[in-house]
Amino acid sequence: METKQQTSPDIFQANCLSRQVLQLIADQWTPLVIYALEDGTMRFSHLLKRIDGISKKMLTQTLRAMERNGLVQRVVYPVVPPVVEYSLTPLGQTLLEPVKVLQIWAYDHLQEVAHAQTTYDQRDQRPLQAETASLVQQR
Amino acid sequence: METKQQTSPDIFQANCLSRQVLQLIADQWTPLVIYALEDGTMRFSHLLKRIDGISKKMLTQTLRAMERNGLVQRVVYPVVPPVVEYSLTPLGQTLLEPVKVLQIWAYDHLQEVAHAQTTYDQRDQRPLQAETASLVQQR
DNA sequence: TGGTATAGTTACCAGATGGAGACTAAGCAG
DNA sequence: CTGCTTAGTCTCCATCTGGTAACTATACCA
Repeated sequence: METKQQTSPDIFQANCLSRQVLQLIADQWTPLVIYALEDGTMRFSHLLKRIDGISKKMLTQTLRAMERNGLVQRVVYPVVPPVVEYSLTPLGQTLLEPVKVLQIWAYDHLQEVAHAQTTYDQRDQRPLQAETASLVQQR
Repeated sequence: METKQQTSPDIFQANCLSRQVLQLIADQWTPLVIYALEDGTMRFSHLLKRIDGISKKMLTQTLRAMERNGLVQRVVYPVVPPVVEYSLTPLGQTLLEPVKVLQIWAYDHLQEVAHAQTTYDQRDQRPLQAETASLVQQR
């Protein structure tokens, strides 16, 4: 992989690495997995039970991606039936705080979001136009 | 944000509201739109140009969802051709910091992630098993 | 007469996503 | 001999996603 050093990392550019890295963690399950691994190692089946609603397939997929990105460590014990333990790498642990900030935000603003949604849904089609229609034709 | 009360709302439950709120902002474009609106209002076309790679359809969709969730305000000026201005609501502005934290993380750990990826891809199929195979049959 | 501008909406369609369920290994309990 | 265990993988298939292109309104400009 050509490590092109981006002196000015413009996150608004599609090919910007920092944007690509951001997308790695901005998905459905990754934040939850990080949070679940906060307290140490966990086996696959434990994660599956802990994270309600995730399927076996998605958990595997998410963990593989996180492992590839250096966020989690995967340790396989060659026994039968298999034992596999997952834990956050030091890099993954640095994500713990940012993810927690997001979760705390979500919790703190539950009602505001819910209220905004019902308001929006009731308003439905009402225009809400600006009274300052002083703006005219462009150019 | 020293008050972390993750006790009552269990984010690991699928029906938990805080989880649903979290999913609202954990998508491809929402963080970028928030960041783009940091400095004030922006017109639709300006956002479209600023956020490289987003399509008209996705931008509309993202903005509508954000408006419904109370994150952005949409002001329509009834002129022809249309003028529509978007800006962050006070609620949306409280998301600015969490989103920035994520972006800074992404920038700060670019190389580590990239390095982890190449290492993983080269290792490919090598097992990397635990030497402590002392674990035996369960139950 | 026709082209241009903005902020969408709609229809169409290929490709991605993701769930369900079957299948596997190796050893042990019954 | 059967069934149970775990951590997946694999196939099948329905749904979702998202891009592209065409279309709209109204006023202005050449």
